[in-house]
Amino acid sequence: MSRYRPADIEPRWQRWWAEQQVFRAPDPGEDHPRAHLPKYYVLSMFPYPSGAGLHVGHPLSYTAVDIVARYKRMRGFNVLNPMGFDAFGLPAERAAVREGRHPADITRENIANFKRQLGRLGFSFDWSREVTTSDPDYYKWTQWIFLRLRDKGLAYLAEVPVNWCPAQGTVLANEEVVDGRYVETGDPVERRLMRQWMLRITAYAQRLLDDLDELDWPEGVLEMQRQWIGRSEGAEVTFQVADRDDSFVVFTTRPDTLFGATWCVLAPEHPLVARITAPERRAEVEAYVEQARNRSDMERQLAAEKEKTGVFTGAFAVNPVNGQRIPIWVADYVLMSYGTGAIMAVPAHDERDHAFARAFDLPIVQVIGAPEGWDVREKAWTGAGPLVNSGEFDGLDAAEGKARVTAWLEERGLGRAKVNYKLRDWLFSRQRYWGEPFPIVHTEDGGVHAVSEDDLPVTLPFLDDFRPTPDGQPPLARAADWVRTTWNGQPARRETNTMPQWAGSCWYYLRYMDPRNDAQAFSPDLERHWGPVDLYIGGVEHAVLHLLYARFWHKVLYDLGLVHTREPFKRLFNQGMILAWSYRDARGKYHPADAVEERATPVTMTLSWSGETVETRWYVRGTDTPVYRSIEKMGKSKLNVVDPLEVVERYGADTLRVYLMFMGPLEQVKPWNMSGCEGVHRFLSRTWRLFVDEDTGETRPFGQTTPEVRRALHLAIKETTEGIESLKFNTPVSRMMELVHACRGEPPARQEAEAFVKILAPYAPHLAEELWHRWGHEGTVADAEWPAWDPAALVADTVRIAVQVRGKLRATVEVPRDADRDAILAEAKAHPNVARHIEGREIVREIVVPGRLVNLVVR
RNA sequence: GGGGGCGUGGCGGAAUCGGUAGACGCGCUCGACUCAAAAUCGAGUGACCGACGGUCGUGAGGGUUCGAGUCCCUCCGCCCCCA
Repeated sequence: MSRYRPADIEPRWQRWWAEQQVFRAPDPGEDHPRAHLPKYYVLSMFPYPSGAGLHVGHPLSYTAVDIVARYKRMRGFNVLNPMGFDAFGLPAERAAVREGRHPADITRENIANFKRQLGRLGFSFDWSREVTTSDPDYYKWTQWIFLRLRDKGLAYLAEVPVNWCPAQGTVLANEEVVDGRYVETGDPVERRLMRQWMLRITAYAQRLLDDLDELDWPEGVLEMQRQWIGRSEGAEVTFQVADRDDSFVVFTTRPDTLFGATWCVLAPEHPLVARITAPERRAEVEAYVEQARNRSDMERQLAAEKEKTGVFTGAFAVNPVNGQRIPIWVADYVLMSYGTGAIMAVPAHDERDHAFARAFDLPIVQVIGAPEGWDVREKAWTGAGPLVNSGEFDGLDAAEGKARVTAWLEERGLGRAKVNYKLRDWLFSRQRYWGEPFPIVHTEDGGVHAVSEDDLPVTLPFLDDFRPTPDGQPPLARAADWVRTTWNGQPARRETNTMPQWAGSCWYYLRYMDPRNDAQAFSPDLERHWGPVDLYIGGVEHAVLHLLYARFWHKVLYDLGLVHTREPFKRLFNQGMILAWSYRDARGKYHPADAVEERATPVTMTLSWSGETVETRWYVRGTDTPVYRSIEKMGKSKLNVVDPLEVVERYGADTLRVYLMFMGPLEQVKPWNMSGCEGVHRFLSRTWRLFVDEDTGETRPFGQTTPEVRRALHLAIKETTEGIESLKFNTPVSRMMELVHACRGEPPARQEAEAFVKILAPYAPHLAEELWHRWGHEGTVADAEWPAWDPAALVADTVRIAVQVRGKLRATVEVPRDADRDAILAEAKAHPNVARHIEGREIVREIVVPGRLVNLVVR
C-alpha cells in the first residue's frame, strides 16, 4: 500500500471495532475497564427508515454526535452513543399498499439497508443497544406506558373533529389537507366527529413551560415551545343572555377593557348558538355555521386575516359591569377549542375587533386613554393608558384595572381570574395499521378496559389489506379473529385504532439505557445511572411536537417515580439542512448534476414556472438546452439528492465526515459542494503522506519538531478542544490543515505526531486508527488520552503590530513579544511609510494596544 | 401579523470583551516536476487607480468612537417557525 486508500483502511478498522466491541457502553457494576467511569450520554434523533436510504443530512448530525462521543471518551467518560429506528409510520403502510407487500417486510429491509449504509461511515454507535419501535419487545412497553398514563387519568376517549376523506374512507393528518382537499388525490375532506383517544398534556402545560428554564437549548426552540404552550393570563367573564335564562362565559386577557365591550362573538360550534338565534336570523346563521364546520381551525384563522366574516344571531347579551345590551354574533375566527369558545369584542383597543367593527358597522367605545389626537374610531389603541368611561375604575392603570375589575366580578360571582393555554390535548389515535395497537378492549356494555399486563404486548395481527373497511373502520377491524376477544369472560372487541408515530419516539432514549429488559420498560437503577441525555442533536423540525411530547411523557414517568430528572434532554442542538444545486430547463424539467455542464458564454432563458428571465451558463451536457441553476432542498423529484455512500466510494468515510464538519457551522443551512470534498481529501492524503512513505508503503521515522510546528499543534489542540465543547466543528479542521502545512512534509517527533493524530481521531477515526497502530499501539486510539495544550507554546517570540495613522493602516512592524509601549512606538514611527504620514503634523494622541496595534492620531 | 435567525470575495466560510477584514478550503492564474497528462509541490488571487504607493470595500443610509463586519438608529432583502 502506498497512496492514501481509504477503501483499504476503513473497512478493516470498522470490522476490528465491531469484533472488539470497542464502542459497547458497559453498565455500572459490569466487569469492564470503562464501567466505573463517569457517564456521558449523547443521542442522535433516530431515523425513520425510509426506502430512499440515507442522504447526506443523516450523517451530518451523526458525525457531530460521533465526534463528541469519541472526544468525551478520550476525556475519560463512559460514553453511551446508541442508535435505533423509528419504524412505525405511514410511508411503509403506503408502500405496502402500493407494492402489495407487508409493512413489516418493507421496514425490515429498509432497516437492514440503513444499517449497511451507517456501517460504512465509522460511527461509534453501541449497536448492542439498538431499538426498533415496531418491534413487539419494544412496543410492549410503549403500550405499558400508555396504560400508566391511563391509570393517572391522562388518557381518555372523546368525540373530536377529525379530517375525514369519504373517497378514501380514511382520516387524514392536518398536513395532508390543504384547502379542504386531500393533497395527494384532490378528494374533498370533511370535518367529522369521531371517538378518539386523547392524552391530557394540558394538565402538564405549566410544568412544561416552567421547566424550560433549566434547559441548555437553543433560544429559538425554547421560544417555539413557549409559544406553542401559549400561556396567557386574564379572566373568565359570565355574560347573561338578555331576556333569556341562558349565559355564556368568555375568556379575555383584557378584563380592564370590559366597559368597552360592545358585542360578543360565539364560535360556530358553540352549543348556545342554536338556542339563542332569533327565528328571523336562523337561516342565515345555520348556513354560516354549516360552512364553517368543514374548515380547519388554521384555515379559519388565516381567512380571518384577510376578510372578516360573521353573522348576527339576533340575540343580545348583558355586559355585567354596566348592564348594557350588546349583540351576540357568530364568527368562525373564534375557535371552540381555545378558551371558552366565546369572546367579548373591544374594538377600541383590539385590532381584530376593530376591523370587525368597521366591516359590520358596530359601535366603538373608548375605555383606555390614548395619546393626544388618537381617534379610536380610526385605529385601535392597544397601548397603555388609564381607564376611562369605566365608572368607578376610571384612572387606574392596566395592571391595577385588570386586578380590580376581576375582583369586582369575582365578588359578584360574575367572573374569575383565569390562566389559559393555547396548548390542546393530544389527539393520540390514528386509523392506521402500521402503529402500536392500543392495549384496550371494549365490552358490549360500553366498558373500556385495559388489557392485563401479563397479556402485553398486544401484537399487530397479520393483514394483507391495509385499507380502512368499507364502512369506515380502521384497517385493524379487518382482522375479525383478532378483534373478537374476551374480558373477564365477557365477549369484548379490541380497540382498532393505533397510536401515532410520535408514541415510540417519546421514550426511546430510556429504552437505550436498558434495551433487553423483558420485565420492565427500563430499570430505574440504570436510568439513575445513564439519565438524563447530556447532549441531543437532531433536526429543528422536531422543535415543537416531538420534544414537547417526549418531555410530557418524561414528566409523567417522573411523577411515577420511574425517572429521576424532571427533564429528559439537558442540552439540545439542531443541525442545519444541507441543500444542493438543482438544474431545471425552461419547461421546469429537472436534470441531474452529472448531466449538465458550464460553458463560457451566458445565455438568457425564460422560466416557464415563474415567468422570470434569467441568465445562465449551464447547459444539458452535449446539447444547446440551457438550464437554470439554483440551490434547493434535496429531493428525489429535483434529482439533487447526494448519496453519502457515493461520497464514501469516491473519497472515503473520513473525507465525508471531515467535509460535513468543514462546510460551516453545524446549525447553519448550507449547500453541498462535491469539490469541497476534494480539498478535504487532499488534506487527509497530505496527512497520510506525512507519516507514510508513498513509494515503499513503510511508516516514516519520526523527526524533529520545529517551534513553528509545535506552535501550530498547540493551536490546533486548543481550537479542537474548545470547538468540540462548544459544538463548533468547522474551524478545528482549518487549524489541523495549517498544522500539516507547517510540517512542510517532514514528520515531527513522536510526541507531537501522536498528539495530532489524537485530535484528528474524532473527525477521521479510520486514518487516525491506522496511524496509531502503525506506531505500535495495540489498543484503539479512541482510548488514548486527549492531549492538553501548552499555553506557552502558543505565543511566538515576536509579534506583528499594525500601525495606523488616523485610523488607517499604514504599515506593520515586527516587535519582540515583551516590547514595552515606548519600544513599540519608536519602532512604529521609524517605519518609512509611517514617517511619511506623520511628517510635519502634530501627534495629538498615541494609542497602543499591546500585541495588536498602534494608532497615531495626528492633526 | 407575531417570534427566531441571517446578509462578508466568483463559491463554502473565518474574524464579533470594537483593534491588521477575507483564516482554512473550493475555483481560477502562473510556475516547478513530466515527452505529455494525472498526481504532487510552490507562488498569486476583494475591487479600482497614476501599482514597493493609494482610494474604496462586510445588504443600504445615518450615528457613536482614535478606530466599527462587530455597538446604536432607520430602511431593504432572504430563510425558518407560528398564527
